[in-house]
Amino acid sequence: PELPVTGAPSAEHLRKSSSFTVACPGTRQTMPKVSFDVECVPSEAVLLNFLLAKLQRLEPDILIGHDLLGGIVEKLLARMRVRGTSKWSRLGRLVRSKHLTEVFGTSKSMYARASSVSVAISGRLPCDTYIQARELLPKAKDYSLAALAESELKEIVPSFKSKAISNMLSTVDGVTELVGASERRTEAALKLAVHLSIIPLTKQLTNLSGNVWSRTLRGMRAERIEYLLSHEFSKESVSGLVDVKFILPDKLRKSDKPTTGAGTKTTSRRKAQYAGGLVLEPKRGLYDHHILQLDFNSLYPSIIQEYNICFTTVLQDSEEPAKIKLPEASEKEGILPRVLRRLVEQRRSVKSQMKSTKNPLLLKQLETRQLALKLTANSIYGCLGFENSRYFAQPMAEMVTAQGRDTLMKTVELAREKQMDVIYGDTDSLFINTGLTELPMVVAQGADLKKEVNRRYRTLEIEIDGVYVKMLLLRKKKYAAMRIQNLRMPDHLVREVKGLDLVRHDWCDLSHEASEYSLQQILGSGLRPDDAVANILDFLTQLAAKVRGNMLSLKKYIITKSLTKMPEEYPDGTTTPHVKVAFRAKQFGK
DNA sequence: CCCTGGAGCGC
DNA sequence: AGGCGCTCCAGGG
Repeated sequence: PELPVTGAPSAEHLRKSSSFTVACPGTRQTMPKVSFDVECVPSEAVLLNFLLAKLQRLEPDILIGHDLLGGIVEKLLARMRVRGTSKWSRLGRLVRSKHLTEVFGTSKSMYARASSVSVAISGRLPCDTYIQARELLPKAKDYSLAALAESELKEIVPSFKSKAISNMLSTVDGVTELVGASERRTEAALKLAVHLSIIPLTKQLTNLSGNVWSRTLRGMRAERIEYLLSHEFSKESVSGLVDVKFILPDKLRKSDKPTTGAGTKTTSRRKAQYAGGLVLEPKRGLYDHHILQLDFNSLYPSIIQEYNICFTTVLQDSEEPAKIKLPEASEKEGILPRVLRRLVEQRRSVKSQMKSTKNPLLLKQLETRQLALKLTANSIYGCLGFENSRYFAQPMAEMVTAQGRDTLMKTVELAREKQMDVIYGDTDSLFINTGLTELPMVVAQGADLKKEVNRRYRTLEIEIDGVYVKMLLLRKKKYAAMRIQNLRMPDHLVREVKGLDLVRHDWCDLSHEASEYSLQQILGSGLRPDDAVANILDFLTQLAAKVRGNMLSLKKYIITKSLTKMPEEYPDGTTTPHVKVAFRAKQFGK
């Protein structure tokens, strides 16, 4: 169906032109009436041709689906290959006369397969809700359609394991149920695409970077930044502001890549190549006076602007090209800082427009635009440190993080000079135990530090991020606190938990229950710490008795670990428990 | 006892 | 097919 690029299509949009076709080999059985049209065709070969004919009739510009690129299209191509479907290229708009076998093999590399999928649907924009959800909802733990529908759309959609599907295909009722489920899943994918504003957002991202829309839809963050910067450098050389025709930075790194001789790491993360953010040693404990949290806004983009860090400005040591120095203050603004400044200014302008409009459609468009500006600005640093990026510049990435550490350190020093008790900080934030319980005084203290810090910088900017009335600080990156959500409503508290076992999905239910009870006692009960501890001890003692008495369901003990690659790809002799379990599961044919 | 992977967080 | 920092667990020697 036609889908407006902006605005929300209704479910009717889909339903109006929606119909399902089912292949029912053998006896031609009557499908019971459901909420949509169902046509029966005699074989899979006919079904595939029916789909292609339908696609050609509809001529869709956009294909939407969950795991469209990694799953759906690939599966279709695989079946068309088996059935020898000649008009396979009608999936897209590029007419191909070659036999599918020649274009789409089964035993190709991941890259080659992805490229076959691209070719097959060329001319239509692939909107894969799985790929986009991974990019736009980084905090989600489960990217299955059913999980995303539940968390984002508050809808329950069915999902089936492949074994269940093959069973259902043998009965009329089963097929009917599957068709109904397919309709709901299809609708959920469309709603998810609309909910995440995938089409308008990727359009904005593409307009900002000047790359190809279909590539933005496939993820490819580094490529977007490559285009953004290449356009910018090209403009500069044309207008003569930079005395070079083109810039292709030398890719330099301080140390050579660790030899990949032992086991090629296909998926798991490489060891860090350079130093990153500073994490302060926490002063551990339970705080019951107001804690003030201050944050630097967009730390790394701001640092690039503040110190004018660019390929065109940093000073390279002629002896050691990997060694660079910050440019002089008199140096004119480089290209990287200027791109960032422009993105930030545009975002500020969009945000101010939002304040003066009430038109919901326009508001939605502006919201999408400001998000695209933010995502683009925030991606630039990451690409400087990304080895396969065209603009990989490890010395510059290191310079950015070094300035970040310096900025946080100096801010902590200033706060301590002001007799403030800095109890923790991570990369761009610091937490101060004010020793106060009067919100206005706490905010005044924060405002004082903020003013002093911001006076020192042109672009860098610190802000009060929040006030907590109670905080349990356990380790680096592990804490829980009661936050005053809105400084105008100081009685409304919201619990915030970072890094604790409670927020980790790999721990078992039993552990979560114990954590939940303990945290509730400490932060949420209003009890004195001693009493809370007594209750916790009591709870844990009883729990231990239940565990020892084998009185709890085995389900409560289940822990979850995932593999980041195929079990065979782990080094020889790997005896890690979860890899062992994977091998055993394979043995049992799971 | 020290070290290294591996996973899953935080930023 | 952006980055690094920091637990915490297991296993090897």
